[in-house]
Amino acid sequence: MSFNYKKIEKKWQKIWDDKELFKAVDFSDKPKFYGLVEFPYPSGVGLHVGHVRAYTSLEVISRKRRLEGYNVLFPIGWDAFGLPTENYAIQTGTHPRIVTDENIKVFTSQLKEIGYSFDWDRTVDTTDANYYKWTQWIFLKLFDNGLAYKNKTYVNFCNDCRVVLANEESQNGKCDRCGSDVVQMEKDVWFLKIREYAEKLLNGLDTVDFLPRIRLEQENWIGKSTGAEVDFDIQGMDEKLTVFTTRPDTLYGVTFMVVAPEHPLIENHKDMIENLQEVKDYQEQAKKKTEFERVQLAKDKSGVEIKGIKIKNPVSGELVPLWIADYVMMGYGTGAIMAVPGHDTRDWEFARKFGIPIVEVISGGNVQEEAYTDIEKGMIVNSEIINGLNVNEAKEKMMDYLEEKKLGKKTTNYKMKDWAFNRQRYWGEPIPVIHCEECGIVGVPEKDLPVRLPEVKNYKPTDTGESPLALIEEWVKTTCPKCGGAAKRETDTMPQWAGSSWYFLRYIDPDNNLEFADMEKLKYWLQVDWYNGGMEHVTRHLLYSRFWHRFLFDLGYVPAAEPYAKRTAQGLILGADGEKMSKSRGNVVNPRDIIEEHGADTLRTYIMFIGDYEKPAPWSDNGVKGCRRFLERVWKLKDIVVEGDAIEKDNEVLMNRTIKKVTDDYENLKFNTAIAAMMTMINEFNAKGKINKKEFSIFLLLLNPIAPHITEELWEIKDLGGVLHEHSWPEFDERKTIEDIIEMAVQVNGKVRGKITLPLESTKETAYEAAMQDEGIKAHLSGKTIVKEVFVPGRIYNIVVK
RNA sequence: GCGGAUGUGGCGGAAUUGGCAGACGCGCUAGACUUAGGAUCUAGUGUCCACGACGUGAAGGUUCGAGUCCUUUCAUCCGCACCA
Repeated sequence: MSFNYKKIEKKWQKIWDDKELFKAVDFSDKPKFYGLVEFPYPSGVGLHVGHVRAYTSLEVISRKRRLEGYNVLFPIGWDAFGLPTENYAIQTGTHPRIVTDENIKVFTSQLKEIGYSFDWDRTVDTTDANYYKWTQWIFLKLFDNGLAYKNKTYVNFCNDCRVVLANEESQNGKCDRCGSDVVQMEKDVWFLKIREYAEKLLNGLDTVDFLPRIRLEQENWIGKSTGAEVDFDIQGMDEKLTVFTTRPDTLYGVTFMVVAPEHPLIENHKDMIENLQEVKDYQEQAKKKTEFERVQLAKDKSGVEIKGIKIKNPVSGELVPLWIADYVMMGYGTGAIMAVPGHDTRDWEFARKFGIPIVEVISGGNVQEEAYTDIEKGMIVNSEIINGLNVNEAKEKMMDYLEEKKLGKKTTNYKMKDWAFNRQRYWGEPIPVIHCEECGIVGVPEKDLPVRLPEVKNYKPTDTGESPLALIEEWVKTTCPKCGGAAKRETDTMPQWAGSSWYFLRYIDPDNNLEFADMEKLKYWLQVDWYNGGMEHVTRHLLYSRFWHRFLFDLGYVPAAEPYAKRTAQGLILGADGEKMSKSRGNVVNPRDIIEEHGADTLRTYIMFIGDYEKPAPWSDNGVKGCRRFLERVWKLKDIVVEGDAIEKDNEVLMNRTIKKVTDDYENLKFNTAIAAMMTMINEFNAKGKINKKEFSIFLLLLNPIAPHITEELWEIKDLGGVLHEHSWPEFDERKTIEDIIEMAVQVNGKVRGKITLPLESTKETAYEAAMQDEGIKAHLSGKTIVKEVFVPGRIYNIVVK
């Protein structure tokens, strides 16, 4: 009775493969569609159901597009550099290359057995030298254009993983990967100047169609704020102390100044500082704190007054003390602030703790009780030149005044930090530069790319935080491309974000050995029409790849400023217990098991039916069975198929509505309701006991993107003409989606008291006549007076009585 | 702390955007078929003092009419986190 999914799925996968059905054709005359899903990291544990949810959405869209006559590029590849593989190599001594190749093999077969319509000829692998050659090439372009630089900083070092972590990877002082404590280590590392692209990355958001929450997270990450840099005189010196403020309107409320512990002013003027030892102790103490401690102990403000230095308020001329405190960060703004305790909570806490005066410059609150931070209602007071203005007016006026008097200037700041572009590990792209004693840092010439990873015996990073590459002398030792003298290779490698920052470009021309991709092909395929991936990648990966793309655009290497026209994100699939799937909880579902027991079509259908695509949804084995039953019912429909090459009259509305609903719902990622509509449709046909060939073929086409194997098979069995995939997506007639005889609810005082049947285009009078035939409605009207009637044609008839 | 989102049956979730709340699926109940049922089919399934009333986290409000709009409030989740 049950359909033989194993046989059917294998059969059609082979047919598609043999016919090269999913090959994207460069320069085809058809309209193009480029659908992109985040390529997986081929880990040893294999594909999980989250991948299936992430990929099936655009799989459905891609299959639909092909039926709609598009030339579709739907590629897949491997983001294969990364720590788990390397850690495995360290443990077992197996070369990461071997591990990676094996994992890729597993992933490939798993993706293939789901029946995805990827163009397998365009697969890219970030760890392939033919690929990372171009990752290195892009890096060199960045380097040549002054966007890559090396800088000494304190970096987060994980003693366990023995790696330097990007700020983003050390959450709350714990290593993102292993959870152990992060310590601070001074290192000279590579950065990319993504900050220089902050404005472009922000503005670019206006030109693309990203989900609002994705756009918002990008904006928050960039963290633009506008304000002014104000120069404060340091008493008895020519030098000025420049601060950044978003609230120049509160300038008269400044009662002290604060510099970050790392601020150069201290070193530069230590001879003036009366309590130098105390200040130095504080600096030491601040340095020792990890970022975690600095943030965690935020509530408890600390600081030391720098005695001997007074700062002069540029507008009031008042002298105020200078403090050093670690609630001010060297990495943001100028590393120094003007403190306005009356109207800034942090400054207020600090002033309260150290007994610094609090002055009110905006009326409306009680600044002795708490900082008054409202910017809507307050009025400026005690501020000579701006008294009586509201906050916004005062800001403008003050900034104009500062600029006019050359005391400061309007400035924009960004929270986003430069991209820490380094890893002290083996399994990553070598950063293609050479250190020469004579010439400094020199880029590897293009002709010498790729800089290949050498064979090593030991993948363990060194205790000094250097990568294992540093231990391979014959690799490190090289000659300077400029002067020919002895030189050393850079031993840092790139972070995993590197390869994924441009992979969508390589799909367009994966085998090109002369360029990363041919310009004509790029012009044909770009932009990516639709990019779907996880919410967890919508800040970093999305920004980094947009940054690289925008940079390449500025250099004329790609034809579009923004890489992705549209970006969506799927929700997480949780375990049956509603918790995040994890090995330790034992709630992990392996897609392979579902395919084995129910087939790929059931897996795909269930994962699309599981719930709102964008929200998290718990796994349900019974839900899987429900979808299996649905497909079984679909299979059995073939027994009630009758002849007929047009939709039966009494099925017209049902059919047209379903076509419309499914068509729209797929486009809006509402797969769950699309499937529900198809379920409703076959329930109707089952109730009627027959479905004609035309109706059946339409149904199969609608379901095909979700369940491609069973629909192709049924098409063939019922001999519906050629093969399904050569047909076109069904069209609907808007006029036929509406019944001309409708059932309308009749309300009395807003409560439904009965239903009437009447032609769609009826008047209130007709409705009244019909309603009077209904005993139930009449009963509710008897003895009352009608005071009002609301009649909305086609919708509702409400009679208000007294 | 700031920003965002979400709260609807026993469960996952629908609701043409102000017009019959609970589509569709799961689960459950009863029946049919069967040697058997964790298969299949049929019917039912929001709650309750059931010809009625009450029901979309809670409390108010606007409206002929509110899950949908407004105000207040509670809870959960996510992002950022001393960003000046």
